[in-house]
Amino acid sequence: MIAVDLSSRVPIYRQVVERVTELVLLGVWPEGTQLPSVRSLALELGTNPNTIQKAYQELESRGVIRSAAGRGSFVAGREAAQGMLRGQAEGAFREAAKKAALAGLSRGEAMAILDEVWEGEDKV
Amino acid sequence: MIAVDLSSRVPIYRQVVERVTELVLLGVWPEGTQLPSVRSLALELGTNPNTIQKAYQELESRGVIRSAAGRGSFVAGREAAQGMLRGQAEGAFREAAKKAALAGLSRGEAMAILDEVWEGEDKV
DNA sequence: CAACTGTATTATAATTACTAGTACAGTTGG
DNA sequence: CCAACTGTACTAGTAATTATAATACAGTTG
Repeated sequence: MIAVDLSSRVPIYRQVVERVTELVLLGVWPEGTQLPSVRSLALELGTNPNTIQKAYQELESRGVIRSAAGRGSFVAGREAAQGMLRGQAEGAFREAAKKAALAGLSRGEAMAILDEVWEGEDKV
Repeated sequence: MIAVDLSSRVPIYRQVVERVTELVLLGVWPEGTQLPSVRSLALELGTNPNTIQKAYQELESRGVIRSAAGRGSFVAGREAAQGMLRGQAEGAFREAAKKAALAGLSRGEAMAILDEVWEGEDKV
Protein backbone atom coordinates (compact mmCIF):
# COMPACT_ATOMS: atom_id res chain seq x y z
CA MET A 1 0.00 0.00 0.00
CA ILE A 2 2.80 2.34 0.91
CA ALA A 3 5.88 2.31 -1.25
CA VAL A 4 8.83 4.66 -1.28
CA ASP A 5 11.64 5.32 -3.71
CA LEU A 6 14.85 5.08 -1.73
CA SER A 7 16.84 6.47 -4.65
CA SER A 8 14.68 9.57 -4.87
CA ARG A 9 16.03 12.84 -3.56
CA VAL A 10 12.76 13.55 -1.81
CA PRO A 11 13.13 12.35 1.79
CA ILE A 12 11.60 9.02 2.78
CA TYR A 13 9.60 10.46 5.64
CA ARG A 14 8.09 13.02 3.28
CA GLN A 15 7.12 10.36 0.76
CA VAL A 16 5.35 8.50 3.54
CA VAL A 17 3.52 11.65 4.63
CA GLU A 18 2.39 12.40 1.09
CA ARG A 19 1.27 8.86 0.40
CA VAL A 20 -0.71 8.42 3.62
CA THR A 21 -2.35 11.80 3.13
CA GLU A 22 -3.32 10.80 -0.38
CA LEU A 23 -4.81 7.50 0.76
CA VAL A 24 -6.86 9.25 3.42
CA LEU A 25 -8.13 12.04 1.19
CA LEU A 26 -9.02 9.58 -1.55
CA GLY A 27 -11.09 7.64 0.95
CA VAL A 28 -9.07 4.46 0.46
CA TRP A 29 -8.34 4.53 4.16
CA PRO A 30 -11.56 5.59 5.93
CA GLU A 31 -11.73 7.04 9.41
CA GLY A 32 -10.53 4.66 12.06
CA THR A 33 -8.31 2.61 9.79
CA GLN A 34 -5.28 1.44 11.72
CA LEU A 35 -1.96 2.25 10.15
CA PRO A 36 0.92 -0.21 10.19
CA SER A 37 2.99 0.17 13.33
CA VAL A 38 6.10 2.29 13.28
CA ARG A 39 8.32 -0.75 13.55
CA SER A 40 6.51 -2.95 11.06
CA LEU A 41 6.38 -0.29 8.36
CA ALA A 42 10.05 0.47 8.91
CA LEU A 43 10.83 -3.20 8.45
CA GLU A 44 8.67 -3.41 5.34
CA LEU A 45 10.24 -0.36 3.72
CA GLY A 46 13.74 -1.24 4.81
CA THR A 47 14.21 1.95 6.76
CA ASN A 48 14.79 2.97 10.34
CA PRO A 49 11.80 3.14 12.73
CA ASN A 50 12.71 6.72 13.60
CA THR A 51 12.18 7.75 9.99
CA ILE A 52 8.65 6.38 10.09
CA GLN A 53 8.02 7.95 13.45
CA LYS A 54 8.99 11.30 12.03
CA ALA A 55 6.45 10.83 9.25
CA TYR A 56 3.72 9.79 11.70
CA GLN A 57 4.44 12.76 13.93
CA GLU A 58 4.01 15.12 11.02
CA LEU A 59 0.81 13.37 9.97
CA GLU A 60 -0.56 13.76 13.48
CA SER A 61 0.39 17.43 13.65
CA ARG A 62 -1.46 17.92 10.38
CA GLY A 63 -4.54 16.23 11.77
CA VAL A 64 -4.47 13.34 9.34
CA ILE A 65 -3.96 10.62 11.94
CA ARG A 66 -4.19 10.13 15.69
CA SER A 67 -1.60 8.15 17.58
CA ALA A 68 -1.58 6.71 21.08
CA ALA A 69 1.11 4.71 22.79
CA GLY A 70 0.07 1.12 23.21
CA ARG A 71 -2.88 1.37 20.85
CA GLY A 72 -1.43 2.42 17.54
CA SER A 73 -2.04 5.04 14.85
CA PHE A 74 -5.43 5.55 13.26
CA VAL A 75 -6.87 7.65 10.47
CA ALA A 76 -8.53 10.71 11.97
CA GLY A 77 -11.08 11.01 9.20
CA ARG A 78 -11.22 12.55 5.78
CA GLU A 79 -12.98 15.68 6.92
CA ALA A 80 -10.51 16.37 9.71
CA ALA A 81 -7.62 15.93 7.31
CA GLN A 82 -9.24 18.20 4.77
CA GLY A 83 -9.86 20.86 7.36
CA MET A 84 -6.22 21.00 8.30
CA LEU A 85 -4.83 20.73 4.79
CA ARG A 86 -7.25 22.85 2.88
CA GLY A 87 -5.85 26.19 3.88
CA GLN A 88 -2.33 25.48 2.82
CA ALA A 89 -3.44 23.71 -0.34
CA GLU A 90 -5.51 26.71 -1.30
CA GLY A 91 -2.59 29.04 -0.70
CA ALA A 92 -0.28 26.89 -2.78
CA PHE A 93 -2.85 26.77 -5.55
CA ARG A 94 -3.14 30.54 -5.59
CA GLU A 95 0.62 30.98 -5.76
CA ALA A 96 0.92 28.45 -8.56
CA ALA A 97 -1.82 30.26 -10.46
CA LYS A 98 -0.01 33.57 -10.10
CA LYS A 99 3.22 32.15 -11.42
CA ALA A 100 1.47 30.44 -14.30
CA ALA A 101 -0.27 33.70 -15.19
CA LEU A 102 3.05 35.53 -15.16
CA ALA A 103 4.53 32.84 -17.38
CA GLY A 104 1.84 33.46 -19.95
CA LEU A 105 -0.82 30.88 -19.17
CA SER A 106 -4.16 32.28 -20.25
CA ARG A 107 -7.28 32.30 -18.15
CA GLY A 108 -8.94 29.94 -20.60
CA GLU A 109 -6.11 27.47 -20.46
CA ALA A 110 -6.16 27.55 -16.69
CA MET A 111 -9.87 26.82 -16.68
CA ALA A 112 -9.31 23.93 -19.05
CA ILE A 113 -6.94 22.45 -16.52
CA LEU A 114 -9.53 22.89 -13.79
CA ASP A 115 -11.96 20.98 -15.99
CA GLU A 116 -9.57 18.06 -16.14
CA VAL A 117 -8.85 18.06 -12.44
CA TRP A 118 -12.44 18.44 -11.29
CA GLU A 119 -13.95 16.29 -14.00
CA GLY A 120 -17.07 14.49 -12.91
CA GLU A 121 -17.20 16.38 -9.65
CA ASP A 122 -19.36 19.21 -8.40
CA LYS A 123 -20.13 21.75 -11.07
CA VAL A 124 -20.84 24.52 -8.58
CA MET B 1 15.43 46.90 -7.45
CA ILE B 2 16.56 43.58 -6.16
CA ALA B 3 16.33 42.96 -2.46
CA VAL B 4 16.79 39.76 -0.51
CA ASP B 5 16.00 38.67 3.01
CA LEU B 6 19.19 37.25 4.44
CA SER B 7 17.38 35.92 7.48
CA SER B 8 14.94 33.95 5.38
CA ARG B 9 15.42 30.20 5.07
CA VAL B 10 14.83 30.39 1.34
CA PRO B 11 18.29 30.55 -0.27
CA ILE B 12 19.62 33.89 -1.44
CA TYR B 13 20.30 32.68 -4.96
CA ARG B 14 16.74 31.48 -5.26
CA GLN B 15 15.34 34.79 -4.09
CA VAL B 16 17.41 36.47 -6.78
CA VAL B 17 16.15 34.06 -9.44
CA GLU B 18 12.54 34.62 -8.43
CA ARG B 19 12.87 38.38 -8.31
CA VAL B 20 14.65 38.76 -11.65
CA THR B 21 12.16 36.42 -13.32
CA GLU B 22 9.34 38.49 -11.90
CA LEU B 23 10.84 41.75 -13.16
CA VAL B 24 11.30 40.32 -16.63
CA LEU B 25 7.85 38.77 -16.88
CA LEU B 26 6.22 41.94 -15.60
CA GLY B 27 7.99 43.89 -18.31
CA VAL B 28 9.83 46.12 -15.86
CA TRP B 29 13.08 44.92 -17.38
CA PRO B 30 12.55 44.77 -21.16
CA GLU B 31 14.64 42.72 -23.54
CA GLY B 32 18.26 43.80 -23.66
CA THR B 33 18.30 45.33 -20.21
CA GLN B 34 21.71 44.83 -18.65
CA LEU B 35 21.68 43.24 -15.24
CA PRO B 36 24.01 44.39 -12.49
CA SER B 37 27.31 42.56 -12.65
CA VAL B 38 27.88 39.51 -10.50
CA ARG B 39 30.31 41.37 -8.30
CA SER B 40 28.37 44.61 -7.96
CA LEU B 41 25.14 42.88 -7.04
CA ALA B 42 26.98 40.69 -4.57
CA LEU B 43 28.45 43.80 -2.98
CA GLU B 44 25.08 45.50 -2.88
CA LEU B 45 23.34 42.54 -1.28
CA GLY B 46 26.21 41.75 1.05
CA THR B 47 26.73 38.26 -0.31
CA ASN B 48 29.40 36.33 -2.14
CA PRO B 49 29.76 36.81 -5.91
CA ASN B 50 29.42 33.07 -6.41
CA THR B 51 25.97 33.14 -4.88
CA ILE B 52 24.92 35.67 -7.49
CA GLN B 53 26.61 33.69 -10.22
CA LYS B 54 24.64 30.63 -9.26
CA ALA B 55 21.46 32.65 -9.60
CA TYR B 56 22.51 34.03 -12.98
CA GLN B 57 23.43 30.55 -14.22
CA GLU B 58 20.01 29.26 -13.34
CA LEU B 59 18.38 32.26 -14.99
CA GLU B 60 20.37 31.59 -18.15
CA SER B 61 19.50 27.89 -18.16
CA ARG B 62 15.86 28.91 -17.89
CA GLY B 63 16.18 31.25 -20.85
CA VAL B 64 15.45 34.39 -18.88
CA ILE B 65 18.84 36.04 -19.42
CA ARG B 66 21.91 35.68 -21.61
CA SER B 67 25.39 36.03 -20.19
CA ALA B 68 28.78 36.44 -21.84
CA ALA B 69 32.17 36.81 -20.20
CA GLY B 70 33.46 40.32 -20.59
CA ARG B 71 30.16 41.75 -21.78
CA GLY B 72 27.72 41.12 -18.97
CA SER B 73 24.25 39.64 -18.46
CA PHE B 74 21.22 40.82 -20.39
CA VAL B 75 17.51 40.13 -20.35
CA ALA B 76 16.70 37.64 -23.10
CA GLY B 77 13.19 38.98 -23.64
CA ARG B 78 9.83 38.44 -22.07
CA GLU B 79 8.64 36.04 -24.75
CA ALA B 80 11.73 33.85 -24.51
CA ALA B 81 11.38 33.69 -20.75
CA GLN B 82 7.72 32.84 -20.99
CA GLY B 83 8.41 30.11 -23.49
CA MET B 84 10.85 28.40 -21.20
CA LEU B 85 8.92 28.90 -18.00
CA ARG B 86 5.42 28.26 -19.18
CA GLY B 87 5.67 24.51 -19.37
CA GLN B 88 6.92 24.04 -15.86
CA ALA B 89 4.58 26.67 -14.48
CA GLU B 90 1.64 24.89 -16.09
CA GLY B 91 2.72 21.57 -14.64
CA ALA B 92 3.10 23.06 -11.18
CA PHE B 93 -0.31 24.67 -11.50
CA ARG B 94 -1.92 21.36 -12.42
CA GLU B 95 -0.29 19.59 -9.48
CA ALA B 96 -1.36 22.31 -7.08
CA ALA B 97 -4.91 22.06 -8.42
CA LYS B 98 -4.96 18.31 -7.86
CA LYS B 99 -3.81 18.65 -4.28
CA ALA B 100 -6.29 21.43 -3.60
CA ALA B 101 -9.07 19.30 -5.04
CA LEU B 102 -8.06 16.39 -2.81
CA ALA B 103 -8.03 18.72 0.18
CA GLY B 104 -11.62 19.65 -0.50
CA LEU B 105 -11.39 22.83 -2.53
CA SER B 106 -14.45 23.01 -4.76
CA ARG B 107 -14.41 23.74 -8.44
CA GLY B 108 -16.27 26.98 -7.81
CA GLU B 109 -13.80 28.13 -5.21
CA ALA B 110 -10.93 27.35 -7.54
CA MET B 111 -12.54 29.40 -10.30
CA ALA B 112 -13.01 32.27 -7.87
CA ILE B 113 -9.28 32.23 -7.26
CA LEU B 114 -8.65 32.29 -10.98
CA ASP B 115 -10.87 35.35 -11.18
CA GLU B 116 -8.69 37.13 -8.67
CA VAL B 117 -5.44 36.16 -10.33
CA TRP B 118 -6.52 36.93 -13.88
CA GLU B 119 -8.59 39.97 -13.01
CA GLY B 120 -8.67 42.55 -15.76
CA GLU B 121 -6.87 40.27 -18.16
CA ASP B 122 -8.01 38.27 -21.14
CA LYS B 123 -11.44 36.79 -20.62
CA VAL B 124 -10.85 34.05 -23.17
C1' DC C 1 2.69 -10.11 32.55
C1' DA C 2 4.24 -10.80 27.92
C1' DA C 3 4.01 -8.65 23.74
C1' DC C 4 2.75 -5.46 21.36
C1' DT C 5 1.97 -0.23 20.63
C1' DG C 6 3.97 4.96 20.38
C1' DT C 7 7.47 8.22 22.37
C1' DA C 8 11.81 10.39 23.91
C1' DT C 9 16.73 10.94 23.94
C1' DT C 10 21.21 11.11 22.28
C1' DA C 11 24.60 10.35 19.05
C1' DT C 12 26.50 10.00 14.62
C1' DA C 13 26.94 9.30 9.83
C1' DA C 14 25.87 10.78 5.31
C1' DT C 15 24.30 13.68 2.10
C1' DT C 16 23.06 17.81 0.16
C1' DA C 17 22.65 22.81 -0.12
C1' DC C 18 24.78 26.90 0.35
C1' DT C 19 28.32 30.16 0.69
C1' DA C 20 33.07 31.56 0.22
C1' DG C 21 37.86 32.24 -1.64
C1' DT C 22 40.81 32.20 -5.37
C1' DA C 23 42.22 31.93 -9.91
C1' DC C 24 41.24 31.97 -14.82
C1' DA C 25 39.22 33.75 -19.20
C1' DG C 26 36.66 36.88 -22.41
C1' DT C 27 35.47 41.78 -23.82
C1' DT C 28 35.95 46.50 -24.27
C1' DG C 29 37.14 51.38 -24.09
C1' DG C 30 40.71 54.61 -23.64
C1' DC D 1 47.83 47.20 -26.08
C1' DC D 2 46.29 47.00 -21.58
C1' DA D 3 43.80 48.24 -17.55
C1' DA D 4 39.45 47.46 -15.84
C1' DC D 5 35.72 45.59 -16.20
C1' DT D 6 32.79 41.31 -17.39
C1' DG D 7 31.43 36.06 -16.58
C1' DT D 8 33.32 31.35 -15.39
C1' DA D 9 35.68 27.30 -13.15
C1' DC D 10 37.58 25.04 -9.40
C1' DT D 11 38.13 23.98 -4.78
C1' DA D 12 36.95 24.13 -0.21
C1' DG D 13 34.57 25.05 4.01
C1' DT D 14 30.23 25.59 6.47
C1' DA D 15 25.56 24.77 7.56
C1' DA D 16 21.34 22.39 7.30
C1' DT D 17 18.84 18.43 6.39
C1' DT D 18 18.11 13.71 6.45
C1' DA D 19 18.67 9.12 7.87
C1' DT D 20 20.35 5.84 10.92
C1' DA D 21 21.35 3.65 15.31
C1' DA D 22 20.94 2.17 20.02
C1' DT D 23 18.47 2.56 24.07
C1' DA D 24 15.14 3.53 27.28
C1' DC D 25 10.58 4.74 28.69
C1' DA D 26 5.51 4.51 28.71
C1' DG D 27 0.77 3.10 27.49
C1' DT D 28 -2.53 -0.73 26.07
C1' DT D 29 -4.22 -5.20 25.58
C1' DG D 30 -5.15 -10.15 25.44
